[in-house]
Amino acid sequence: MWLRPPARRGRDAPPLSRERIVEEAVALLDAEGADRLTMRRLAERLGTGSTTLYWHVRTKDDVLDLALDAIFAEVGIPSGSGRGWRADITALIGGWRAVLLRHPWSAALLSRPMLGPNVLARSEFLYATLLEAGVTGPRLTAAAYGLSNYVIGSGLMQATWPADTGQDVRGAAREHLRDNRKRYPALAAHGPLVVEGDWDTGFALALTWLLDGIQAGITEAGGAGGSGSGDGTEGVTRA
Amino acid sequence: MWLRPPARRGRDAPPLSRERIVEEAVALLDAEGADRLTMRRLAERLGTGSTTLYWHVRTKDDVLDLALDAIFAEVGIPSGSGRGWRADITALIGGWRAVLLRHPWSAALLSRPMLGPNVLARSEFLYATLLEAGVTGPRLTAAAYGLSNYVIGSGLMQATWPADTGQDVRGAAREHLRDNRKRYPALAAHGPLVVEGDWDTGFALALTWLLDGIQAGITEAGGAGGSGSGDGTEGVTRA
DNA sequence: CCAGTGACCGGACCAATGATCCGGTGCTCG
DNA sequence: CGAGCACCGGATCATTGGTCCGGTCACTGG
Repeated sequence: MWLRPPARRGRDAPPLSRERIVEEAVALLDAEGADRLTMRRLAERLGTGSTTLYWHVRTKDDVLDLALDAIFAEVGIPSGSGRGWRADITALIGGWRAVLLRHPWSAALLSRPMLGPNVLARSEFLYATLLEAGVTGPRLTAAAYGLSNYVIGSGLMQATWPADTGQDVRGAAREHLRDNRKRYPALAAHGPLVVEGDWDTGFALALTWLLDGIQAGITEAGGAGGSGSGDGTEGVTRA
Repeated sequence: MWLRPPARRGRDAPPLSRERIVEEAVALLDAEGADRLTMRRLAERLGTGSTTLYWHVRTKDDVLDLALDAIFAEVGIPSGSGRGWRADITALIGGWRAVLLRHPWSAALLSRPMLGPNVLARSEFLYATLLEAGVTGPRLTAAAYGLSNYVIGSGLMQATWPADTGQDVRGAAREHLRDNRKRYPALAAHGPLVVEGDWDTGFALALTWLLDGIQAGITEAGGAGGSGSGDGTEGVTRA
């Protein structure tokens, strides 16, 4: 998708339609979930024929790629906040996660290459911030790798077990666990589905571990060190 | 899937068929990927009619759930290795990741509830090991949460960018990044697709950060502390 | 030995879906 | 004013997940 030329437009008249399609696709996905997204349904919502969509978009996968990238525009880039790299990264990762949770259907799409401009811009910020903080070499790769994989995994898992709507599947799973508590004692007693502790705290905690590891690598290597005002936890989504 | 009774069998004669279906499904998925898995194709490979499958399995999703859980049987559980909790967890997580990479199609299925016995057994081991190491309360949740989310994210991302087969998409992405290096300078210079550094090192490094954070929480709370013989890096998959 | 019972199989079929063909329609530029 | 082009959409196709319903076949009780 992102590797093809942008579907050259005749001469002027801004696309508009393509954007409307994506916008409506996101709305539809938000409202009904990933499996209910049909080209026909989408076209119907747009008040047009289904085949018309194919003039603006090559395949359905394109719509999905576009929709997936579109939601990441919501992630704020804390550019030059002056609050230190830890705070900046925490805010970015927190916003990233918030978007994933706000659009649970995105979890199912995370396995496709994310090369949209919005995703790329945020990755760029992540790399630039780490670079500026003095993270280099294999630790840079590890930091970016660890951070992004962690958010993605978090979003994926949490979207899989929605706290609000999915009371049925969640409750059933909990019961299933209780029924087999002989086989899974630790899980039944302290498992994530059972204790119901808010995942935001867990998310923030493990994130600080990651950041601590990154920071230790910096100071150890003789960099300017931990200029992080506070531990940067203030950017994490609390909802 | 996992919440329903196990499709009561008439009297005896072990299922066998259901297992053969799953086995063949995994083989098909390994060979051709997730989108090529069709009930008809699967039936054909099994030398049977497609409708016959529905006697053993309720829906296609069941096949996917079953297949997804089946591959996790490959993850070794380092039960009672005597090498300390860090080594055990590192081995478990490393094996988990290896399976994800060995079956790249699994990435696309990670968004569905994983309640199969194999997955549950390994989660149980993770929780039990952490518990035994003295991790409790919110740090337990955070540790298990962070660890599993991290592996899942890693597997997801790496399966998305296969190093071996996907030279086309990977190369194209790299080129695309180079073309826009003005917009994404840090990414183009140090991005994961560009530097080509082995991801295993990055994976292991960020994992030790996580483990360090967990361990610090233990000693800090007055537990028996770091009994980890070595840092446990020896269990990570190198391939 | 035999009828019957129930596990198991599969051809025909259905609805939904992604995608294409090809004939319109209306706006704009010369 | 007419030609060209961006844009639209009904009809249509192939494929897919899933069901109906009639078979087959081993085994069991008499």
